[in-house]
Parts: sequence; structure tokens; C-alpha cells
Amino acid sequence: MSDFETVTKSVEQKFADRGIRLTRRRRQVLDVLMSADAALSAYEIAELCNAGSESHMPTMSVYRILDLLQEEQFIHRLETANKYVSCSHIACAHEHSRSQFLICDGCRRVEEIQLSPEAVGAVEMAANAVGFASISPQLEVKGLCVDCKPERI
Amino acid sequence: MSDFETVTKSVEQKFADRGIRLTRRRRQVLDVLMSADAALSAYEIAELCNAGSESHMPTMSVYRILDLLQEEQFIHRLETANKYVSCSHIACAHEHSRSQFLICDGCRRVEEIQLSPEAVGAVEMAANAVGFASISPQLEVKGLCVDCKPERI
DNA sequence: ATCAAAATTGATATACTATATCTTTTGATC
DNA sequence: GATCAAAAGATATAGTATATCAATTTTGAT
Repeated sequence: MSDFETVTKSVEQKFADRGIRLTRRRRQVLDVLMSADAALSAYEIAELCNAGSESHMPTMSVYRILDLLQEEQFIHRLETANKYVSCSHIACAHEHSRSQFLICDGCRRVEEIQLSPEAVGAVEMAANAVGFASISPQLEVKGLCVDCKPERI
Repeated sequence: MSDFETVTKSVEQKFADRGIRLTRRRRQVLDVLMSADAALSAYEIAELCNAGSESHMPTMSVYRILDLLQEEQFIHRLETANKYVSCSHIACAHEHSRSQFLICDGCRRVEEIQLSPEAVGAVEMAANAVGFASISPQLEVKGLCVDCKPERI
């Protein structure tokens, strides 16, 4: 069974376990996101759903489905980019409470990483110091990947 | 001399030093941002410029001016909020190369903080580990301030 | 002081991201 | 199959942002 099929099976199981229907539309959106190697906007997702397909996927449906997929933690919304990515732990059995992203300002490549608890703790302490009670579990960091970093002369 | 006047003088000096004109429009936008106690959208800035004033500030001018002010490091753009804030070091003589923001998901309050070099280093190391050459000097963290944190029962 | 070039602003159009709302269709349950 | 709820379709509209060209203002050289 291919890797993609394994993931798909796992996703189907999760939908079933939670009593959520994995409809054709939802499957389309999720497939597009899982196959993408970059973060996509809702409109890009709609286009890709329609590409080479008879169906007409309305963008509004994409937004609705993105909301659901996000609630169920199958995908993430990148707020600094207004784009969406499938969760890199989509097939994992465990929950993953925190997610951190690196977004390349050059090629828009996205890597989901796991910061050390110490690093997260440092941010939390700095937050507490200025009157913040808690910080969001999602952190987005922009940068340049090695391919996009301009060579120094 | 009031605090606001001190800052204004300092800003005027910086404009002069860099050979950039501090026009009426630019001053309006900067004044609005410096007087604001929250991050503002470009359209909100335009509205505030027009409030109680004879002038008509077009939103497009606001965007143009925001670009300039950002290049010159007088203000920051919050990418997670699509809003703008004046730099908390606007009157400082030194450069401040890094900026980190805490944004309250409840009241939208924004605090500009300074993370420890260790915390930033931890993020950089994690980035390097997944093929990123460098990270952006601006970090935005969402959270809840103590006023907006729901009481536990 | 006058004129030409450059910088700034004004005006208009348009693209992109997102939400609200109402109707129609589909699917589950009895 | 009838009934009800969930999902999808359709349309309108709000909010954020960029592109472009024209008009005006400022600068600097003569």
C-alpha cells in the first residue's frame, strides 16, 4: 500500500471515528492539500479541485470545508500567509498540541517543526512579563530556505 | 516639552537626517499611529485621518505612506492581523534589528517585546535543522492578555 | 525668477481574501 | 418513502491590497 493510501486510510478512519462524513467535496479539498508541496490559498485550492475535473468547486465551499478540516486538526491555516497546509501529523495516532511553521519568503515553502519546550517556555515567560496570560499553540516564523538565500559574494 | 513633542522632534530629525520629506500626509499617518493604543488597519488609519478634519485622505495614500514608514522602520506591519503599529523604539537613537510582538486574540492589544537571544537562537537552530538559512527578524505571537483570559471556574 | 525633472499625491480600477445568508440537494433515520 | 438534519450551491458583499496613470508640489539648476 502506497504512502498516500496509508495516510488516506488513516484519515478515513478518523472521520469515521468522529462521526464526520468524508464527502466527495471534503475529500477533494483534503487531497489537494495533501498532494501540495506548498501552502495554498482557498482560491488556489478551488482551482486545483477544478483542474482536469468536470466538477465545479465553489470557493465558498472550500472555505466551509477548510473550517471543518481545521477544527478537526487535519490542516492548519497560516495566518501570516493567508494560506492553508495539511498537518504534517495527519496520520499520527497521538494529538499534537503545538505547531510551529517556517515559511520561506522566497519560494513559500513551508516546514512544520517542533520547537524545544525550552524555546517555547522562553517565549511564554516573555509574554507573562508583559501581561499576557497565555500564548497561542501556533507559531509562524518567516525566513529564507537554503535554496532561496542569496549567495554572499 | 511633552512626551509626544519629544518623540515628534526626534522623528522629524530622523526624516531630515535621511533626506526624506515629512509631508503633511506622512505626518498625519504617523500621528494617528503614534496616538493609537491598538494596531490599526490601513482603512482605519484613513478614517482617523479624516475624522474631524477637512482633508480627504485616500486609502491608497495611506498604503503608500505605510510602505515608506515601514521601510524607514518607524512602524511595523503585523502580518497575522493585517494591521499596523508604530515602532515602540521610534524615538530611540540606536537601531533595533529584531522585533517581536504579542497580539491579544481577545482585545487585539499589541505589545512589542524583546525575546532573549537564547530564545531567538533556539528558533534559529530549529530552522537550520530543516533547511532554513535564516529567519525573519520579526516574530508575531498570538495569545490572551490577563484581562481577556477566561477565568477558570 | 523660471523652467525642467523628480517626488508626492490624487483618482480610478481591480485583484485577492473572507464572511453572511438563503436555497437546494443529499444523506440518515424512522 | 417521508422526515429531518447535514452538506453543498448560489449570490451578495465586506475587507485588505496592488497597479496605473494623471495632477500637483517640491527641488534644483540655470
